[in-house]
Amino acid sequence: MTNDRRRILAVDDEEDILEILSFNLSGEGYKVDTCISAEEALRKDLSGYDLFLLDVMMGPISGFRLAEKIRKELALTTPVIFLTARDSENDRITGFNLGADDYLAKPFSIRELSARVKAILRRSSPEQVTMETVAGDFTVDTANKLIYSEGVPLELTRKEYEILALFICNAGKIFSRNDILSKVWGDEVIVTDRTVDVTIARIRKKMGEKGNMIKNKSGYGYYFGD
Amino acid sequence: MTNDRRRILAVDDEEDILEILSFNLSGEGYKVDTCISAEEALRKDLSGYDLFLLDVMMGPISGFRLAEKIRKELALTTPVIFLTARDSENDRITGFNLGADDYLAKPFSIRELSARVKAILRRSSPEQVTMETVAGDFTVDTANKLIYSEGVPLELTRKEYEILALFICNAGKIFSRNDILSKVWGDEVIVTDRTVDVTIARIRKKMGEKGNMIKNKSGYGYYFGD
DNA sequence: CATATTTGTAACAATTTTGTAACCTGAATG
DNA sequence: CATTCAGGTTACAAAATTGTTACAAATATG
Repeated sequence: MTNDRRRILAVDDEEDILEILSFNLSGEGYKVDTCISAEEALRKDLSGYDLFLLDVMMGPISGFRLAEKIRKELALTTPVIFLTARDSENDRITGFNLGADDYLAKPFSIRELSARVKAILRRSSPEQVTMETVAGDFTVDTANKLIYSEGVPLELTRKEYEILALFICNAGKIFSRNDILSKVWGDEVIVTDRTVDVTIARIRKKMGEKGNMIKNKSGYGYYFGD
Repeated sequence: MTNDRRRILAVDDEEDILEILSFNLSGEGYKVDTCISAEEALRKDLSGYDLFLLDVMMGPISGFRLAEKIRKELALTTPVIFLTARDSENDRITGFNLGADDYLAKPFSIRELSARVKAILRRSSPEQVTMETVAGDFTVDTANKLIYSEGVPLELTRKEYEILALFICNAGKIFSRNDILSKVWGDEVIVTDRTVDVTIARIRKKMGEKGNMIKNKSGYGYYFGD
């Protein structure tokens, strides 16, 4: 997957929270660094992170102010999720002006946390300008979200593109319906697994005669191959 | 369905709640067991479940304490969803440390329930592992559910694959029909033991000349070897 | 806000897999 | 020998899985 070990920086003045964040997100495969204060965070090189988790209420420099510095002084567009106990309109407004990508009100559940993190990171995928070419004259252009079949671009919708890209980039590997749902739809969204079948039918149709390159292994799932 | 019949254990001291949970989740295709107390739950073999739904407020042993035992004493990483009427900071914190995967505040809607259950089970499923190579030019690829004979993949169905994988990974070991039924079909499914013979005949045929590598020791069972 | 696209679901059809019964073989039993 | 028993095979039916279509719901677009 696109997951090249995404890096997350969590800043909170409560040791407990930092540990919870670190433990759980590490378990999900992220590389997590923590800071006990905004000051400590500002002494680090913040350019290498893919996401910031900032507590709003912290010592002398609040999460809002820290985000402001990150955005304006450091000119980073890295996504930010604020952790906050408060839930007032004002907080929200301030947060949005600083470009908050999401809020997580404490207390939050682990599931809630990782779902949002995953969603945000997926949305803001780094999009390397890579071009991966694979079996059977299929080319995936991840930068432009295009898949070429023998040089001709397929007219795929978003979900269709993501599934086919997943398949082509992992040719031969079997994906169960759940794998696909989790990677393409994400864990927050709840849809029937038959949705996968229908979407794949649509992709196959758009692929024309090449459609049979998406194989199904009964009882296990789908995969791409000759 | 791809659902390998996920098993859920619901523990709550209210009979009504248990019935609601059981009825609705069964209807969604899950196998649901229920316990009216933590003590009762602890008397069961808890290792076979895919998810625990635990009421927080119960008799002498609370849901939190039960989860703690499950995690620490039984060393299970099975996901847990707490059912709770309370929603205070303390509850949440306690839950975190025990690795709660989610909370569901009573009263909850059926839709909410099944959405969360589904999401949790989906995310906790992936277990793509290794490649095991074994005797007589046979290779088992457990990730893609493929078995290669001299480098050429066999076209096996689910049951066929599981039986042959079992044999190859335990070459030389004799499996009675009951062993095979238990491991491949599971203990709840009831099928004739002649079904095993038929399935093995099918595997042998697909293996071609190598088919005779599945041996039978009359009166005892089948095994794999030269 | 009206219109076009995309996405999700349900229903039904087609296909594949699985289970059973019946029949066949050969060795062991008596 | 005839008989029994275990296992091999085959053909067919039942069940499960997948493919497809049509339509409703949700989103995006102008």
